[in-house]
Amino acid sequence: MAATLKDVAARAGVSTSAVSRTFTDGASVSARMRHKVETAARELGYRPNALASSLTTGRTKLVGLVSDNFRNPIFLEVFDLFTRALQDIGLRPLLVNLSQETDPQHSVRMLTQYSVDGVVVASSTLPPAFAEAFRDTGVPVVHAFGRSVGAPPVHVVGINNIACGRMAAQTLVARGYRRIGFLGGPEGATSTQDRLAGFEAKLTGRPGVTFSHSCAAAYSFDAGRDEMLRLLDQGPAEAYFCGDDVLSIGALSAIRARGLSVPGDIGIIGLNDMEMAGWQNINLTTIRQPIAQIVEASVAVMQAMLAGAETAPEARVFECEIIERGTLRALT
Amino acid sequence: MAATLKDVAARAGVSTSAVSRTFTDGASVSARMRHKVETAARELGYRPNALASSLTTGRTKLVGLVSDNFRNPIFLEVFDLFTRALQDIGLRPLLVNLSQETDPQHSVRMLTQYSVDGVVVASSTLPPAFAEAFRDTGVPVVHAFGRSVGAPPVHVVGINNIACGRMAAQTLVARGYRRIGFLGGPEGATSTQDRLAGFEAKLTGRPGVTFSHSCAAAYSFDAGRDEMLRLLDQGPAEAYFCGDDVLSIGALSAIRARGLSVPGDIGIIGLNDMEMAGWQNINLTTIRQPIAQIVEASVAVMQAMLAGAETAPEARVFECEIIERGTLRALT
DNA sequence: GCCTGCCTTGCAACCGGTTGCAAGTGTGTG
DNA sequence: CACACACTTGCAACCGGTTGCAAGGCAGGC
Repeated sequence: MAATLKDVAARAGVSTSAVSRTFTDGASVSARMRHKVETAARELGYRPNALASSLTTGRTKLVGLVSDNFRNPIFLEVFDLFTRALQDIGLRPLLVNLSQETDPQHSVRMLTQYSVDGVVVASSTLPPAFAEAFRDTGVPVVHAFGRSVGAPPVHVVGINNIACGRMAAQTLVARGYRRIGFLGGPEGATSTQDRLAGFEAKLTGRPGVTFSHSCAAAYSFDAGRDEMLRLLDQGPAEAYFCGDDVLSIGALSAIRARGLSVPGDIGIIGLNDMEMAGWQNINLTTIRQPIAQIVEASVAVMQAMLAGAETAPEARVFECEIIERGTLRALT
Repeated sequence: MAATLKDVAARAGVSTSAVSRTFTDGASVSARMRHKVETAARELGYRPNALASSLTTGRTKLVGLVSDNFRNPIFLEVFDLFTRALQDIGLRPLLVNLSQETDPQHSVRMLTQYSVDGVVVASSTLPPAFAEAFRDTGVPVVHAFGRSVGAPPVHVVGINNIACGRMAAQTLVARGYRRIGFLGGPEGATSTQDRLAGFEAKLTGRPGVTFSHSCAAAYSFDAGRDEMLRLLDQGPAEAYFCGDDVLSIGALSAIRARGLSVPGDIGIIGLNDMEMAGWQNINLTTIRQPIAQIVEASVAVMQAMLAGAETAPEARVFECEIIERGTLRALT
């Protein structure tokens, strides 16, 4: 069907090597030869077969884009940014949906069969074992939105969730809230664990402050709503730090469904600053996670690794900031 | 690095063909041979290289998943469903982000270089020229959420947007609305054009009913909000059919920002029934588009084409239904 | 005019598999 | 026991490229 290297070589009256060379930059080709080949190629509409060349070069320019967050709207933006950033540097994202996958081996196999050049894990909920399993195949791995610890198993780009927890605690205490709760995402998510840890650490020992916490089943509207309904029934706290904006919005919905008001009766602070948080009918006070920067940095790290950089896995941490809107009472 | 066919053959003491055959089903291999090969393969952790085999078989099991809708939260669900459905039948989605891409040729080239087995276009806004450009490369194409006309250029799976427009018109008229507007998505989107056409056709000629329309810049919250603010300034209609839920939610926000109420002052009906439409603090009356069915059917069509079915391009149309919530006044 | 050395080009092997063909093996039949 | 036949297996060519190596071409220096 499509023209091959041979076809072009035949039409230009040259060897296949010559054709191959004009299409790989850095190779030695005379101007005359290049011209002959290029016209022949143009006439035949020739495009080199990326898969065939990958056999010898060992590079496919395919990158696994792995995630299990397909319910949280913020990840649409994440995918948008990742696909564009990868495309911009000539990489093709092979999208892998790991929702409700517990064994990394299956996807590891798939990705090695397609000899991806690297793997980007974009998830705040996937256990570290996944990123490590990918790394063990010898391929560059960067985990975006992963846990940023001192010496991570793979390159990690994200935020300091512990610090975010502290920041949320600080904010709630400053507003004069005393009975304070944490409504987290899924218990297994490192992001939830760390946000809780920071939040709790900052609150415990504070005189007059009581702390409680519970976890929603997922980072989703319904899970947040369900969990908040449960909390309301058993006597809620004065304010909650929700593990995520979409959870917060679910919680807001639950609170209002019970006839209570925000921030009048209960205060809510989220995390992410997803687009919706700023919608005037939601108007959520939240901690902004710099998604675009995280994606950009993740892709830069991947590019460096593909270029041969052999640095030890490292955590790149971006700062978050409070976005004041209307779901916490004013500073006392 | 990874074990190859040769390694396995050597270890098992057999020819490479034998190894290849045990890994391609339908090939003739004795039980004894299969056993020998399989143990050797297991010991070496061998996985056939999908790209290398594609060279001879001509199939990569790679499918281009092409879209330009990375702002509309409903598409996160679409991607979720597509990636899972494709994975389930052994296909790998190569995600292509066509946001602000005007020339199909660029992505066509990329997809042919990676010799994808097929292309799924998932977009209600991409001009038909894109799907046609992919088809022209000779690869199976299915356009999900595309325009369903009598004899489409490629297989199309979606809804009858004209009928949806009529349905919306019918609904608004039945509620006693007389000054009625259409707030569409981007003018170039076939979905908007068709919804408008059906809507307008049903309304024109109706005694006492006046009709107006305008278009938002995109299927996005901000675009909907901006356009509604403009409409409010120049004297709004009594009710609007918005081209999409996210647009509707933007419009709702604008209306409330002006101190008006819904449905008290203005009625709104959307389209899609995205998850958020059902959130209690939004509670949008809308027309439900059966996303899951559309994705499922699209993948089925792709699978049939990959299996060799050579049917003429056809439009598969799914029914929509009104979801009554709280943004239209009651039936008169 | 000859030699040196660099640039260009083609040959052929190779990347990791697949597959048509023919040879080899074993079984059942007459 | 010879023979036909079906089933297995290996050989070797091929898929579409890349690349080390050596040969050829050319310019510059002596």
